Amino acid sequence: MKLEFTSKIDFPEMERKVLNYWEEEKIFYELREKNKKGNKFTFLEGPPTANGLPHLGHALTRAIKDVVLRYHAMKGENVFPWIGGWDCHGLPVELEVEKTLKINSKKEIEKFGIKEFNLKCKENVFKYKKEWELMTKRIGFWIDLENAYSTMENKYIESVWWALKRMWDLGLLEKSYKIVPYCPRCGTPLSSHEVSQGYKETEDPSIYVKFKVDGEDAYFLVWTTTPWTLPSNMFLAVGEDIDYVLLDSGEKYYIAEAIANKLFQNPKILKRIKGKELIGKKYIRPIDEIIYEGKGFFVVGGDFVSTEEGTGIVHIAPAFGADDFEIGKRENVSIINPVDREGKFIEGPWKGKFVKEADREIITYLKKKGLLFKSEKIKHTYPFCWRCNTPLLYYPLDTWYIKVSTMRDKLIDYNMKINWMPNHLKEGRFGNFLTEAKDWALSRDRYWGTPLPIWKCDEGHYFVPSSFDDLLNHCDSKPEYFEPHRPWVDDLKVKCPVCGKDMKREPYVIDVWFDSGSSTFAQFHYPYENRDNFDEFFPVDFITEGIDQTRGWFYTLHVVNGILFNSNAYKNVLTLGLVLNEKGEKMSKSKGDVVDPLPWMDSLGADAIRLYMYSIPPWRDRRVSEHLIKEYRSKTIETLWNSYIFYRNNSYLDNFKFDGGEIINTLDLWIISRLNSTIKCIRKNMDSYEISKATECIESFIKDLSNWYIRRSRRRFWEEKITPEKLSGYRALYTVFKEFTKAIAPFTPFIADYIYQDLTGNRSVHLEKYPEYDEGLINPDLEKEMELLIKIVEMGRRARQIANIKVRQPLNLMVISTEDQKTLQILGENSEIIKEELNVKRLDLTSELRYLKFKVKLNPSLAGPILKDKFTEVSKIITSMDPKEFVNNSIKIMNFEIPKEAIIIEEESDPLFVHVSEGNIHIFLSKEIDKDLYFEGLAREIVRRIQIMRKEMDLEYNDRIEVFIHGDEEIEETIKKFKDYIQNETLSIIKENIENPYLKEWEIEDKKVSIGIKVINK
RNA sequence: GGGGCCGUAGCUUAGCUUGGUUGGAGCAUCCGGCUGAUAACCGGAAGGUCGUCGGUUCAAAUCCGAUCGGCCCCA
Repeated sequence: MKLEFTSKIDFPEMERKVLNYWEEEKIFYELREKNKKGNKFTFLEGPPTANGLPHLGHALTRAIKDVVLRYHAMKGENVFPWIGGWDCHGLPVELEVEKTLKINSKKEIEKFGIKEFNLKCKENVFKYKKEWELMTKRIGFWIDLENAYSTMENKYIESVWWALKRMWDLGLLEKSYKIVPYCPRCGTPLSSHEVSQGYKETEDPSIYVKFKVDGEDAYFLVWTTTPWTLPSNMFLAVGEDIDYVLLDSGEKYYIAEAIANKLFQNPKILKRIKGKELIGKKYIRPIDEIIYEGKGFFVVGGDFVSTEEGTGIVHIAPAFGADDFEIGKRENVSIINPVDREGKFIEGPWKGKFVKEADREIITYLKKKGLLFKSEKIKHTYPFCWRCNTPLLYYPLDTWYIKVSTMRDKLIDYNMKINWMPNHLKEGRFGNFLTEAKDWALSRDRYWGTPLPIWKCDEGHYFVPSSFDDLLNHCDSKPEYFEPHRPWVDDLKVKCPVCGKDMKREPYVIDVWFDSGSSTFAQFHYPYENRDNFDEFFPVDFITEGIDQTRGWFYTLHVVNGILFNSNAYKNVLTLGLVLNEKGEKMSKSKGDVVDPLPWMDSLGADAIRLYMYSIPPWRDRRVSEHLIKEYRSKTIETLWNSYIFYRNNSYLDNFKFDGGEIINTLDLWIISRLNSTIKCIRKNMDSYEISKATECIESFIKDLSNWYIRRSRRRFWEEKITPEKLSGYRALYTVFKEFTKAIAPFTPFIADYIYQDLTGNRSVHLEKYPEYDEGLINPDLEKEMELLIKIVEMGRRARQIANIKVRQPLNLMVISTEDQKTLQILGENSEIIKEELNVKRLDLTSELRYLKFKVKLNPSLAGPILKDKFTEVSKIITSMDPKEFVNNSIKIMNFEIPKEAIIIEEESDPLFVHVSEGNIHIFLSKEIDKDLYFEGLAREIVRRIQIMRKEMDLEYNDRIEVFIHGDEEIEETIKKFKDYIQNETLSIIKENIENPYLKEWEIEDKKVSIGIKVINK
């Protein structure tokens, strides 16, 4: 890799170079090889679907995965298996294909041909694979994509089938007729975790319908938000212990008492009655368009009835609700279902209409019949299909289930072993979901998915194969081509192992979430291959995905593996927050603000985006914008870069080679201490997956390095000769950059490698061991001392600012007073630094507040009433007393107890000094500028002007010059007095005149000064 | 209707577990400084009802309760 170093750096360009280098040199594979014998750190990639484009949220996920994996790899652990994965099956893919084929129903798919359709799906799965791979590579995520698992491979499917066979053997797979959430467009039921992806706020009708009581001049008042279910009404349900009333409001209505006052003003109550007394009452169907001859149309009891909403009398249509269905079963009736599987009426006046569209007509129908009491709109959340956005129906269907509810206790148990980040998910969202774990509706009436491996013969025998071989061995003849997808599996001629008759496969595919939940073992083709690998792999050390996966992948992994292996599937799970736009809103396709990460990486650099992402606790939603990232980059990566350039320029000039020699300087020892404590801090936090806290350690070290260490060290690096102090500094800086680049390599892998290779000439920082910290080099006292020193310097600068005297103007004296002896001692040891930083000649350290004067007086309004006529006398005494005696004390004088509130102590600093205090530390800076100081100040002004001119002339640091300085008498005198100083600082020889100089006129303190410069030819 | 998270300066946020000096940073703003890291750097100022109300306590950003707002999840 050709390395280039200028203070101006094009980060994306640098990163591209590094990427190419990694690729050409196969660094990633070298690292994997190198760690093969290390302890395993197992990681499972949550498989993305590559039929959509990756966005910034995906980039975040990958950045987080990468920093953790790289960290463990650098610690020498064998990150395993370190392969990617692709989620290939499912409705999303089918939908895409339907779109491209411009078809929109199952009928059309079957007309097109299942085989052709599935071939199209297979093609479509990897539509954006290239984009995904590119993004993955560009963000610097090291993962083996060549050997990624994919859920549609034969081997993968065989493992999934194995899992289903296990569940079959355990008696956990069962088929039953149930009311299921159902998408009429996709023509398939959905599982609870799919349904939970699709709740949306929506507006629905909210109507109150009158049900005429049979043989009584009264109505039951009933509320519903699904008018289309009314033609299927069979019962009304009441709560047995709920109080109801019959009221008169022109017409007579039965209604729950609790509701009566809400719906009616001053209702005229005719009688009160318990729910159970209503049970059995018959009523007349409000809508009798659907022919039904059987039993029904009377009031039943239901414990689910509440008076929270509605009327306390619930409309029951057993075809379209889980509670309703149970009542139908209890009353042993056959169901009225006039709706087909596309969600359309097949009989009655609304024949051919989609149910939701029939709502309005049904309301009109009721109105005409005089049965509509009230019609409103209501805003509430309702489930929609998570992929095609069609409102779901609750629909009676035969479906295959996994009896998860029977495993609940075990699953809750295994959850206790998982380290959730953030922790509240464990008992909170995830834990709650487990305690009410529903049976898993597994079967889908679709095409592109893992086929359900259950065959059935006419005798009612079932066959679930234990492997592909097992299946093929039960076939009449072996097919020429075998693939475990539809339609190939359906074409097999399977014979019943019990009776020998022809078998037919149950015509379903399974929920895709079962695929991804199986990835722990299916990625290895377990148990057919790699049994050892799996045993070592499981349970997974670490997984991380978006928080939306709590009920998705995290859940299905937990359930599938919990059932199969009686264990938690993962030990540590890190959930990630959403990526929000600059306004703090969720980015969305509809808003059109979904960010393609590639252009950002090409303008800001991947390192910057990564580190920014790491700086916020992973599970928090994060606002992201180019502006925010740029801002963050300048404080971190750019500062680090500038620091390195500084070291590099200077050490090259001096031809410094690291020799491992001694580090002597306090400042150097300090930065080495900070280096070690920073490494300690990063390690500690990374070991507990506290990425943002580790990032904070990095930030603060960069700040210390640049803003204190390098600034403080500049002067000694400019010494012309190689002094021991300078050498010590180079050694320190070399060590810092060498170790720190290693420490940040998992975070910002590009710049870390770039600097590291330049510094050491080694192959790659990523092949190095993660730095250890040396407790012996960490000096907490020293770090505290330096903090104090920085504080003092800042106070000094504040004092100068107040006095309006620039730092370039030397001053004679600064006094620091504090009662803390330790502080004084530390400051004494570092007085040179303080003096230099603040440009003062002398530093006085004292425990006396010598330069602070106090004025003590009485507060007349408080002291007056106590002292009365003795006021003047006492006042005189007080003023002459030592102010120290008043601090926080009341005082007794002449038998008067004077409360401290009545004493005013005013600070009055010496007019010759500026006083600044913080806590118990006071500093006093002398404002006096005598002639000598004044001339010295002028000298420094002159030096600065010459330096600027050198810079303008583009001189090398060590070029020597001749210079003349012309000005008034004071300038002449300054030059006389400070000739050596000026000459040394600017590498010049002062002359009276020079021919053809680079000339400039300056104004210094209202004086005109002309300066001319010429390089001395070498 | 239920559960969870979040609310600290214009913005990004630390502190909350375990109550205790004057609630820390960074960016932006204004002012100043520095000038051999220079399209860089340093300092200062201003900016906070710690969402609101109540409680516990000598003491609350921190603990408790309620409430408002935002987000997520469930029904």
